Formats: sequence, structure tokens, C-alpha cells
Amino acid sequence: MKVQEYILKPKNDFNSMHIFECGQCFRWNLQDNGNYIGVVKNSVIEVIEKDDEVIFRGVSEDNLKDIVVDYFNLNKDYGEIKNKLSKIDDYLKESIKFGNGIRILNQDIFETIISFIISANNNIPRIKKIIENLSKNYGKEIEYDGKTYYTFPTVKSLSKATVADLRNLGLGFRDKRVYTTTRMILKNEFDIEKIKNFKDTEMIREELLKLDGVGPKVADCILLFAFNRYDVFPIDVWVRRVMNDLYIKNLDESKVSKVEIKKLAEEKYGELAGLAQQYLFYWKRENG
DNA sequence: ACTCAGGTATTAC
DNA sequence: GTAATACCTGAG
Repeated sequence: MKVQEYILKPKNDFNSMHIFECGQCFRWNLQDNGNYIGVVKNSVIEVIEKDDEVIFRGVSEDNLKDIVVDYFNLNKDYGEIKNKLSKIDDYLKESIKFGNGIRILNQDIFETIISFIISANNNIPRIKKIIENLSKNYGKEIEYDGKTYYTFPTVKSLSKATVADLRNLGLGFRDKRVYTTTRMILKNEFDIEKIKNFKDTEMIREELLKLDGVGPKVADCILLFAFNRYDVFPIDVWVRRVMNDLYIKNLDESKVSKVEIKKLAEEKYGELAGLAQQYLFYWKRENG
């Protein structure tokens, strides 16, 4: 495939490290030269960030620019969002300053579902490794710059894997969950094409929660990262920690209920809760 | 050897 | 409904 290029200039609100390391995605890897390379749909993309522009270079069956604009949601203006959030309080202002250039990606629904099922009670290096294994075994090869990359498997392709196959790829106890969920999607018991048109976020959440391995936290991550519901506020250990430290100040963090955190997030951040979550999560995880 | 990591499912009140 | 507990795996 021919190499395509798209240049974003001027770059505003784009920081590749913050975008790829803030915890929303698992398939981007830092190269020795400082660039990031990742697989998006059927494309391999290299992100080359300069002082005043971002160069996207890669191979794709489709138009690279279209993929990039959609995936990085480049038409969304983060200036206004950051302004609004910064005014809420100094904590948020600080976290936005730290994670400046974060963008919530518009990720593939199936990939996000499977990836976050795998994330349960797991660590990032291992999550990434498992997803890479799935792609190597059930995805499609793509050559770029003399190296081979693999697309994330399609529903059909991944449904070829048995529970034992998945266990062999390192999924551990999540093998059965991925197996069952993939089958449910294959049989349209969870109809992605239909559900992605649902307007009501609660209706989508309800459907997501029927999937094996999808609980409240994973469902919220899928809503935020694949359905772009920016008001959804996923609560994991880091978010619980940061919300307690900043606002609730309960001596026993484990005693803080999710209901309390959700309520607080909704009151403080409203429609932008998901974005606030991402800044706070990243800030807390990187700064302790 | 032992704990821990982007939670969920299961079981038992 | 809510609380306790097990769960693959591999890195530190």
C-alpha cells in the first residue's frame, strides 16, 4: 500500500504523548525517534509531532486524512472546553495544564469493548500485550516502513477463537468473558450498528451491561471512548483516589461510594464530566 | 514467597 | 439490594 500523509497545521490542542498515555487506548507505541505508531481500523499511522504542526503518515486502504480527522476528532474545539473546565476550580485548572493537548479519541466500538474487558484487574503492559496477541493471531497483516503490523480482529475473525485459544494468548480468567461477548455481538444479541444510533446514553449502557465482563466501569469507558459520551464519568481506582483527595477527604478511601462520586462529578462538571475525568485521572496517575 | 494491577461474576446474607 | 471473595498472569 502507498504511504499517505496528512499535516495538521497549526496544531492546536494536540499532544501525542498525553493523548496516547492518558489511559484511553492501548495500541500506540512510542518509537526511539519520539514518534508514536499505532493501528487504527485498517491503517497503520505514525504521528510525527513538530513544534507547530503534526504530521500523520501511514498506510491505509482508505483516505488517511478522513481516518485521522475522525479518530482524533480534529473538528472538535478543545479551547472552549478547557476554558469552561478551568473555571470550575484550581484542581481542574492544574490537571488541564498538566495534560494539555489531550484529546478523547473516537475509537472502534468492538475493539474498545474487548480491550476494556481485558483491562479488568490487570496492568497496562499486560493489557497491551494481550491485545497485541489477539491482533497477531486474528487480525490482518499490514506492512509499514518495513515492519509488520496487525489490525484488531473483526467480530467474525475473533469468534474463531476458542476459550482455550484465548487462554493461551494470555487472557487469563477473562478468556470466557471475551469469548461470550464476541459471540453475543456476532449473533447480534448486541447489535453494534443498531446501538450506535441510540440517542439515549442510558439505553446504550443498559445494553453494554448485558455483555459478559462488562460492569459499570468498563461500560462507562466504552461510552466515553467509543460512543463519545463526554458526560460519562468512569470511576476506577485512580478517579476514586483523586476525587477523594481533592473533595471528599474521607480517611478511608475504600469507603467512598461510587454514587457519591458520580453525584459530585455531575454537579461539578455536568456535560463535561468525562473530559474532566480524563484530565484528573491522568494527572493523578502521573503525579501520585 | 508475596503483593499488586483501569473490575466483574458469583455467592451469601 | 449490599458485602465479601475468587480470579489468570507476570512484573517488582
